[in-house]
Amino acid sequence: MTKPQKTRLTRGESQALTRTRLLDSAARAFALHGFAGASLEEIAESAGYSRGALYANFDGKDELLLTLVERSMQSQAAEAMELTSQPLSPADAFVRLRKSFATFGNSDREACLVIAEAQLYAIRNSRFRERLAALFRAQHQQIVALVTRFFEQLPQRARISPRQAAFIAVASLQGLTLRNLADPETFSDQMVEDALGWIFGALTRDTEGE
Amino acid sequence: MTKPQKTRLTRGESQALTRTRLLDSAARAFALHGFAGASLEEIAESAGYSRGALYANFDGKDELLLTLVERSMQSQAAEAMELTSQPLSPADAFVRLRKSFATFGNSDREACLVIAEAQLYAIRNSRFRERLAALFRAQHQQIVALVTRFFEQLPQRARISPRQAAFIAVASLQGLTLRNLADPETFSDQMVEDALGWIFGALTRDTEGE
DNA sequence: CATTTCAAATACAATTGCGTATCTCAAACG
DNA sequence: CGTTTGAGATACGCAATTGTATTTGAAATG
Repeated sequence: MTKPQKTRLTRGESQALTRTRLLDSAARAFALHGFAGASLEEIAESAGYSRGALYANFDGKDELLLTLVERSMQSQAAEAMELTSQPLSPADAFVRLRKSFATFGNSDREACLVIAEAQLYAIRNSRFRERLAALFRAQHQQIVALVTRFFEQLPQRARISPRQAAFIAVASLQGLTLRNLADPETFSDQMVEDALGWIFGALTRDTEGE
Repeated sequence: MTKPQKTRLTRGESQALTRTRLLDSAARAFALHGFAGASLEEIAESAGYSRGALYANFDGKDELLLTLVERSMQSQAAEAMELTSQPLSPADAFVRLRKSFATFGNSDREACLVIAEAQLYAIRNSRFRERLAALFRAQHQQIVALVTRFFEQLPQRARISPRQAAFIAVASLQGLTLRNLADPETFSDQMVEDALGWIFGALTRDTEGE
């Protein structure tokens, strides 16, 4: 064992810990009460701290939300990278890619809601919008790269650009997921999965092969 | 002239007027500050009334939002009905249908945002969710009917069910529009239009004709 | 024209959340 | 081991909303 028990925490470690705890708590609160509806008090207390800890670690609610979105995107990117890192067999890659996308929406309901909250907030706050847009662009680039690589595996050249394909896939997935969350009875998980499957199928089917 | 000038308003007329004024104001406020962020005070004052008028006409914020969504959907339905009422020539119908859908997202930015707010709120409030879901189901039925009629015009039978097609079209449109609003630089109006065009194309192209 | 009714205004009481300013105590440091 | 530092707690004042309770004035009514 290199580092068995850590009873004493260094300052940096301690602070990093409280940051993650606060972020986790914030994610839960934002998903539960919405961005505007969540109080800093509740976030801090639910994480086991006081509001002072929040102000010591983040400049305010906006900063908190933005950091949260960034963290989500990073973990999603890591997951995606894991897929593309392996030598992707043309047929298998498709299944994985689709599954990976499905994961985005379903697995992390919290992250999905947080991102939606951030989007709506960004629409009405130009300063926040700029900052969120930067994150979105980075994510978009990564997905475009992924799709590009995938398209190169196809027997015929795709008729749609990777940019458009990425846009359609990601945006549609979000729309489908939102409706599913808002009315699971009518828009069941199965319907979302089928819809996602159809979209991916249509995207890859749409080649120059006439 | 049957009714030239109405200086004196009957009670019912007057109340109906204030109701619509309050609803208009609420739509603006919700789009501008979000559902949670908008204050009843501002809504009422911006409409030229006091908070008392709000409480006299609606049971509360929830009621206000729900009524707003219902109104939006009704006007959208009316618009859609106008399309389908005319004897739709197979080719022309497609263009119109697509245009009608594009209108949903772009023309009424306010309505789009209000519905998104309602969805997010519904996700965290089970009582509200039930009520909103009822509205969504009604809307979905109408769109399914529209798509069904349209599919019957196609030369070959569509491989996808009208339900799925309607789900995909509406949900995707919402996702595309949200991203467009949140980052118009990266996801331009043109991209949304192209994406929507591609989706509609793929939906109608996906027939049993092999 | 007197009376009733009710939409809308006003007044009131209470809660909640935010940001800052100050304090505290343990970890870093010499 | 005494001193410094800064993460986090506590305290304070301020502002914004909400729901209700009460009042008012103009339509409706006879």
